[in-house]
Order: sequence, then structure tokens, then C-alpha cells
Amino acid sequence: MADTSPPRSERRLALFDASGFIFRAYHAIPPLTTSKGVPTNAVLGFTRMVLKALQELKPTHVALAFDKSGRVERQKIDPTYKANRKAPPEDLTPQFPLIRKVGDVLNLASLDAEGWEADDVIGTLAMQAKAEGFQVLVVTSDKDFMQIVDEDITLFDPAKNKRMGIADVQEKMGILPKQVRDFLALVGDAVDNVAKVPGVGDKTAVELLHQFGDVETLLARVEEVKKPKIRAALESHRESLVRAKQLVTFNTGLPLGVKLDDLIRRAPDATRARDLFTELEFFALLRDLPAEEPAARPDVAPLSVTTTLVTTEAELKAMADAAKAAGTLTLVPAFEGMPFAAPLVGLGVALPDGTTRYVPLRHQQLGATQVPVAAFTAAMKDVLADAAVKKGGHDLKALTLVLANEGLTLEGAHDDVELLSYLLNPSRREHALEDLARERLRSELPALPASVGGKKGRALADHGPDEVAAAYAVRADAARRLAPELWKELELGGLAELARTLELPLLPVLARMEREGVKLDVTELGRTSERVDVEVKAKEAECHQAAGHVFNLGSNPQLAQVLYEEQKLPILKRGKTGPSTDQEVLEKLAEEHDSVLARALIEYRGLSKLKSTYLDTLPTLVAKDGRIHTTYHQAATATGRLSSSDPNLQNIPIRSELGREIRRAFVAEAGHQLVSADYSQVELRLLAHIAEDPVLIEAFRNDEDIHSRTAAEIFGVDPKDVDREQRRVAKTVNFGIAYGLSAHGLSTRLGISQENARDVIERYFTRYAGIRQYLEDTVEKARKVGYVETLYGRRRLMGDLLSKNRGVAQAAERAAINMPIQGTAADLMKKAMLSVDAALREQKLKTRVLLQVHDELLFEAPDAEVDAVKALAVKSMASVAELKVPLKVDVGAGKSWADAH
DNA sequence: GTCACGACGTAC
DNA sequence: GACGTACGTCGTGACA
Repeated sequence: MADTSPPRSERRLALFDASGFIFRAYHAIPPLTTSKGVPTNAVLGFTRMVLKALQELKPTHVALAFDKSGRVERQKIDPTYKANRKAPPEDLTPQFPLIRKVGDVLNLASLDAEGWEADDVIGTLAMQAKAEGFQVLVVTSDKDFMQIVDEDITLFDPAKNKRMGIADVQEKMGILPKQVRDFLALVGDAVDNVAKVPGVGDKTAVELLHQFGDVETLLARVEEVKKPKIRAALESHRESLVRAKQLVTFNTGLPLGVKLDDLIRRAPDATRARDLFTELEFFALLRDLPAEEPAARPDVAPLSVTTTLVTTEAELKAMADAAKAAGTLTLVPAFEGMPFAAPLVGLGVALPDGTTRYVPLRHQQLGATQVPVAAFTAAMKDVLADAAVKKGGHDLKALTLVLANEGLTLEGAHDDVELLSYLLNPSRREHALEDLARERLRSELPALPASVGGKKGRALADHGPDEVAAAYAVRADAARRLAPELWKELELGGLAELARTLELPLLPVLARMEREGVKLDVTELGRTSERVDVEVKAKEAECHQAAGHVFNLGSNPQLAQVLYEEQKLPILKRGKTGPSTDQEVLEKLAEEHDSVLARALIEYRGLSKLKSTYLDTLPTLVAKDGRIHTTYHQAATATGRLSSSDPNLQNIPIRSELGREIRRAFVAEAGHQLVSADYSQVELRLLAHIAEDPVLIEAFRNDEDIHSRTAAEIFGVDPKDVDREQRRVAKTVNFGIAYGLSAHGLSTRLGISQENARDVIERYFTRYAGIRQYLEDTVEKARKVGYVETLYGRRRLMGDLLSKNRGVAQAAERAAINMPIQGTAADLMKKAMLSVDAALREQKLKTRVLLQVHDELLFEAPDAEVDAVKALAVKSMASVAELKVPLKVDVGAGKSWADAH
């Protein structure tokens, strides 16, 4: 036995009734083709079933069994066997070879035997495996297989996710597994053209088998059959009954010539599987492919391990020339800390000829040979600024910023593998180079120094060049190798244009915004903080007073104890870990149960939240230039939006008075103003456009108060007669509709009954019929193709839509509804940013873009440019797309962010 | 001390 | 569970 075999006792062979599933999948899944028209419904159903069953059963050995001219041998017994079967439908035939191909890339053995059916192949293998001590799992939905069930052979129906052993067969059929063939012979099979004994149905067959055991005994003692009609039928159908039993009995002695060790389960060939699934457009399945495969493919060269240190100006120049000649250059900077402030310690380089370099620049180690930074910048300036030399790497925005610190401009950002991977699957949490290399190059990257990313260890610059050269150079090489593969997939998914014309051009714009930063009036913020500190302490004391003792207001378990055990207030909502104490609950407790504690807590929470998150934190993040430099993440959200962190400047308060006060601390330099331009109702406008809803389109074309108009539609009144309550309801519906709003959600939000909420939603959909249609179509299409997309082709893979867990599937539906809207808004804003940035540069204005908050851009403009910038921003943003509705942009200016609104 | 997680709350 | 997308703070409990 081969060493690779698991211990005997743990060996499990899964045998798939592949041929059976092909037909089942074909009929279970509605017609489906790739964008090129290749039918794939059976392939998809089959593939899903196999992957699911493998996950469920975790077999050690696997085989797929197929029919091969399957009726030939049985027709020797009875020429009419399956004679009335029609040829497979014409859109199924081309799927047979594709299914074999799926088995191939999943590294699963496919077995068949000329003239025999999959049943016989499985029967043979099952017996063989049983004899060798295997547990056998037959994956099938066909009841005929019950005949081979025994202590070691179990059936598994992936459709029902159910296993079937001896006891299950007995319970279901009322007979032993080995009697199943007798049963089938007695009752016949119209579909397969197996003759039955007339007058013998399921019940009679079972009775007969109880009495006689099997067909042979029954025929030998037929005179003992009590009912004359049945007896006569049996006597006159002797031959056909014997034949029927032969037909339904599996042949378990085929000469397959396969050793069970050949069936050891192997990991899928991830690369080929990815290619095939991409070709078949099984995007939802792509995500579930395993990240690694055991064997390295021989056609992929190992990642470069020999790295040349570049320590002379001549070598630098040679490197720059080589890059210029080839037109590409892949770079990974060695730095630590924030990219907008970090000095460049070194630079990993990969050249298109497959060689790698490391340029040490600021290693502190004694005796480290390195070129002076000035010589480096002089030698590299041109090639870095040459857009014709395409730059590659991982997170080129960080590279751009770090180089900018050295006075270097990076142009031609093109192969950012983080960004490219993000566009392929924006739902993915991370696009770490380590992971991409593992998945797509089957290589482990050497570890970076512990100080980078983590906090411990020596500073990066205290490492010698030799210690880190390989790590950075190999990273550059990995990025260089990944880029072509990622571009190929982008082309296949129709995403390459989005990458080339939107995301990659945006990258330097974001870099400039981060580098610019926004000025914070720390003194002003400090004053506010001191004042709030007093208020927070007062509220805290009030809470302790109300509780009768001191406790940690920040601890929800402690708070829950006080509220629900000591004060015996009713538990209105529960979370996973215990009773909830969130704002909604507190408000109810304050209102309906007149809880002094709840009332004080609400105020405490509001104050302490703003204090800890903003007032106390923002000042610590002010850089030496007196400004705050956020980091924008271009590869973070599932919809295509940007996100912001360190600090997050996209959730600075605005709704409360204290919130606005915090915004007052974001100010313009002397002689400048902040200009804010934001899209009005952009998502609702996009919904109108995408859904092509005539009523909503008309409302926006007339620049109506959209919430009043909606209220008028819902409540059947004239827009001018809409009252405040009606408008409030309509506003909530308008906001919620693109999020997959439910009656329950609307009722809790508005404090109305669920019936009432249902009625409101129903009226809404009646008046805005296009919206309902759009929502339904979006989910339906997403289920079929596995993704949703924006107006500009940005895609989000949506695997969970087919989840068996209804909650998960419904959440995925809501996300699917929302993404095209939110994502298209994000696309538009990104286009607007490109347009605005280009216009500002072209007109050589001193105004800078500082912040983006999803539907708002914040500029810092010299006083003299304010009016021009207002006009420029409105024009650029509003004309970024020609839609069925106008895009409206509101704009304002002032000394602070609050004043600009 | 660090980490992961959940609860909560801020924004659009 | 019940309305989508993010990120940050705090408390908690596991682990070192």
C-alpha cells in the first residue's frame, strides 16, 4: 500500500453517480449560458453538487462514475430496455464534455465501462472498496442504489443533504436493501421500460417480499400467493419478472482495472479550475476554490531568490535604463510608519527579465554600502516620472507617497496587484501580496522584518540590507508575475477598462489628497473637549446616582445587570451575548418606563462617544504640518466605495450640534476657504435611472421635493397637501428602498404597525412599478450569473444568494439590490474626482482636493479662487454622466467644514 | 501586553 | 434576522 494512503479504518470512498446528476442538474436549473452562448446549467448544477458533497463527506478517495453506451449490455437481455428514451436535449449534449473537464480540473478520477451504466461502475467499485475495508459513500439521488446499501455502503443525497443506511432503507421501503432489486422488478419502471407485474403495486410488492424473501422464492412457491389475480399475473409474467430483476440488478463484477489507490482524493488544480470556471463564468464558485494546491506546477519558475544589491550609481543607471527599454518596472518600497511621512529605507525592484534588485538607502548598519539618497533620486527621477514606463507593485499609492517624500514623482501606475485583485473580487477582505502569491504563484513569500506592520522588533533601518533585500525584492518579483494573470482575468470579466480608465488614474489623485491633508484647529477642539469633559463627568455621576452605585458605564454586561436585574426593567431586545442596551432600547425605557437612568445614559453615550472617538483622538493624529492625513483605501469595500482610516474622516459627525462643532475644527489655511460640493440625492437619482422608473424620473426632472412627491404618490394626495408625518414616512421609504427595506424594518423605524408598513411599501411599489421590477430583476439575474454590477461594469460576486440558510440568502439579496446603486454612485464620484483634478491642474489653480466623503468633495481654495472652484466643482460633478435624470450638486464655502455646508 | 470578538455608534 | 456600505472605541476573555 502506498504511504500516501490514510489508515484503513479512516478510508472513505465517495462514488458519484455523475450521469444521474447531469440529467437532474439539467432539469433542476433553468437554462443558463455563458455570455458567448455556451449552455452551462447542467455543468453548474453538477459542479456545485460535487463541491458540496465533497465538503460534506470529506472522503479520502473519490471517483465520478459515468454511463458509457450504458444501455448496450442490458439490451442484450431485453432489447426494449430504455428503448423509449429520447436523445438528450440539444443544449445538454455539449455539456457532457464540459462536465468531464470539471472532473479533470478538480482532480477527480472519472470512470466508466463500455456498454455499462454508472450504476454498474459504482456497484463494482463499492464491492471492491468494501472488501478492502473502506467506508463507501454513494452520492446519488436515485432510489435504485438502495440495493447495494449495507453496513459499509451508505447513500448520500446531496439535494436533501441526507445519508441513507440499512435502517433508513428499511424505514422508507419496508424491506431490506438486498430486496430492493426484487421490489423494483415487481413494480417495474416505466421510464426505463422495465416491465412490471400487472396489478402489483408498491404495497403488494412489499407484502410478497415479506412472505417470500425474493423473486426466485416467490416464483418457486407462487401457488402460495393468496390473491388469485396476483397469482395469475405472476404466473403469466415469470419470464419478464426474471428479466426485470436482471435489468435492475447492478453488475458488481466489471473489469475496471482500477486500483483504489488511484482514487486518492487530490486537491483541485486551482489554476486550471480558475481558468475553467472563468471560462464558464461560474464566478460564484471561483471564490470557493481552495487557496493552494499541494504540488507546485513545473511550468512556474520559483520566485527569484538571488537578489543583487544596488550600491553604485552606475548600477542604478543601468537599472533605470533597463526599465526604460523594457517599458515596465515593479517596485516595492521598504519603509515603516505612515506613507505620507515615512523616509524610504530601501527599494525592492523586479525587472521584466526576471532579475531582482534591492537598493539600500537608509540602513543604519555600520559599513552598509549604499548610494547617497541624492544620487538615487537623480538617477531614478526620470524613469519614475515617465508614464510610458508602466509601474507595478502592491499598493502603488503608498509607493507614490513614499517616493513623494523623497521629492520623486511616480507616473504610470499600472500594475497594482492589490487594486487589480480587488476589482476581480471586491468582497474579499484582504488582497495581501502573501495571499495572492500563495494562491496564484503557489509560493510563500519570505517574512518582512517584524517592525513593518507589527510593532515589535528593531526598526527597519536597523536591519542590514542583506537581511531585508530578499524580502522586498521577492515581493516585487511576485507582483511582477501576478500582474499579467490578473489582467487576463480582468479582460475576461470585462473589468479591464474600469481598471485602466477609473481606478488606476484615481490612484495618484488619492495620493495627492492624502499628502495634502486637512488643517485641524486643535485649540478650538481642545476647548470643546474640556467643556464636554465636564458634561460627560456630570452625566456619569447622574447615571451612578440613578443606579444607586458606581459601575462602569462603558461595560454593557454591567449596565445590563443594573437595568434588568437591579432595576427590573423589561428586556426589550436580545443580542447574541445578552440583553441589549442600545439606543433604541434605552429610548423606549426612558419613554415608556420613565427610566431616569436610561435617559441620562442616552446623553452620556452621545457625549462620551464623540469625545473618545473624535475630540480626544483627532488632535493626536495631527502631523507636524498641523494637518490630518487620512489614508484612503481603494481596495476595501464590496461596492466600490472608498473607505478612510487613521483617522476615518468619512464619519466625522454632522447631525448633532456637538457634531457640527467638531466639524468647525476642520478649517482652511489663512487666506483660504473650504469649499464643499455634494451630490444631492445621488443614489435615489441613480435608482430612477437604472430602474427606468417613469414617475421617479419625472419627479427628478422637475426638481421636485422628492420626499413630498413620494408621499403624494403613496398617500394619494396632492404634493402640496402632504403633511409632515406623511413626508417623514416617505423619506424613510426613499432611503430604505435601495437597501431592501422590509415591512418589519420600516415599522420599527417609523413606529407604525407592520400591517401599516406593509401597506405603505405596497403602495410605493404600485406607484413606482419600475422600482419593483428592477429589484426583482436584479436579484434574479444575480442568482443566475453569480454577481451584480454597476453601470460601469464594476462587479461584486454574490455567492450567498444560493445559501440554504434563508437569513444568509436574504441578506445577500439585500446586498445585491444595494450594490448597483451604491456602487454606481461610487463610480460617478470617482469619475468626478478625475474630472475635477484634471480641471484644477489644467487651469493651474492653487485649489486642492482634500477629502471625499462618498457624495461630497471638500476643497481648500485660496479666497480668490473660491467662486471659480464652486463653479468648476458643480460643472465637473454634474456633467460626469448623462443620465435620464439630472445630477444635482450643492455647493458652499466657508472658513470651516461646518461653514462650507 | 496582544489579539479577536461583539456591541455600539458615527458617517453616507 | 428583520435596511446597504464602511471604521473606531470600548470591554471582555483567551493567550503569552
